[in-house]
Amino acid sequence: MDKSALKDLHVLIDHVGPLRPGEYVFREGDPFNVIAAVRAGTVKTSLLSRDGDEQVLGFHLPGEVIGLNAIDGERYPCDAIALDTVMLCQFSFPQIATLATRLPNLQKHLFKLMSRDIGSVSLYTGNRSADERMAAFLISLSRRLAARGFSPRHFQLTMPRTDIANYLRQAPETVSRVLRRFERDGLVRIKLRDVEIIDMDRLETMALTVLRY
Amino acid sequence: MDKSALKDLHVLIDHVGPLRPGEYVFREGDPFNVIAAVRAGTVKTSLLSRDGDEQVLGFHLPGEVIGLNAIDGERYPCDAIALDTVMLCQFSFPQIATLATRLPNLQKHLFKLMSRDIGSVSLYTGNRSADERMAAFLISLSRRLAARGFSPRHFQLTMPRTDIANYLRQAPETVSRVLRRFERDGLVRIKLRDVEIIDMDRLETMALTVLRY
DNA sequence: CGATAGGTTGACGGTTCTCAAGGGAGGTGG
DNA sequence: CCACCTCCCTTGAGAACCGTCAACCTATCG
Repeated sequence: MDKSALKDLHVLIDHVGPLRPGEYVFREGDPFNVIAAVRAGTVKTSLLSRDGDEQVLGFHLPGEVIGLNAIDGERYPCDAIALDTVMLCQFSFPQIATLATRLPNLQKHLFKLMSRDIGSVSLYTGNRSADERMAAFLISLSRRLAARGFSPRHFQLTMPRTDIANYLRQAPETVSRVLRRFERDGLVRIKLRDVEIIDMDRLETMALTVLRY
Repeated sequence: MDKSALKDLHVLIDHVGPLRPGEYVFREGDPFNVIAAVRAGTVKTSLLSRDGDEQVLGFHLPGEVIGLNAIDGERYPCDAIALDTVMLCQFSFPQIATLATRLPNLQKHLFKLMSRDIGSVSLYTGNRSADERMAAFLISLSRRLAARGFSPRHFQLTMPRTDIANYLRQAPETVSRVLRRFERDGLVRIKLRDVEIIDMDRLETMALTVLRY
């Protein structure tokens, strides 16, 4: 990527935040303009049905991009909500797409980002047990945080149990019980939202059927 | 799109088929080269775990594109298998990506295709009942077939019950029972793989919690 | 210090899975 | 043309996992 190109990219970036817990990055139905990279904090994406019940689609950590599922319909198909204090970089998608025609590497990067999203969404679709899905959830968080330089063994859950439960297709009570059992079995230590992974190997083994590696 | 561009696109197309039931379009781990549009028949994408059990990711009907989830890893992350007699158009992805830098509309089209895939994968992730998921499955097939000019009320299931069950996170026995109950309730008429939708409205209402519209 | 949201725990019940057996449909070979 | 074989589908009985309901507990914060 040459210098003038990098400069072009720079002027497209819009730094946003800090957002407070509960603030919306975008709402379902909003006209699509920008994609956003999480710089700090956690963003939850979710759908709200007519009768008010929520479906959590994902949790997005620093380094991850949201909004790519809005390109097709030209409106955001879900809500994106800050779970804690969130910092973002926003990019005008029309502008970045135009720029991508001049920068094959940028185009390739965008294709890859979207391709990865297709795959990651299908991770939890399998018919696995509550234990396996929970193990996969914890291992996935651990790995993604590690990739950004955070500790893979000790981190905070930035979301309430109800959101975890919803994401994993479980009742909040089940989440609570599974976590407590993991603790009794010496896999983790958990105090409210503080997670410490004790036996990474065993947890990864449990997660394997969901994550595949 | 101008004429010379269309010509460029044309030379990239590789017509493949007919494939017989059970033949592979690609296998997990194969190096990624091409994306493929289904022209006729149904393609199943699925993952095979180490201990041999399958996870069905999707069924792909005429007009739908497969292989987009392979861009990121440069290998196909799943198997793609013909369920009946299948005809395909294959496109060299590197070539089409290069061409897309010259054709903004083509680039936009690719972005949209991938964006749509991200959304459609997350359709069945919700924690809905066996009945709702089955209704959504039938309505989804109906609509996608209608979009290609086939009858929305009368069509063939091209896959065995085990594949439907796997896709919907159910036991094959549950699929059978739910379909039989739908029939008793006057929603559909089903004889093995022949499906006739009797009460489209009621079926769509059931599917609404999954499909959202 | 009280209020509120979030988390835990127990008892119970239901949806769905598992196991087991039986019944076609379609293909192949005699 | 029929017999047999192999999938595939269906049906029933029982069990298990997990959801629901209810109550209680615990942080956190104004």
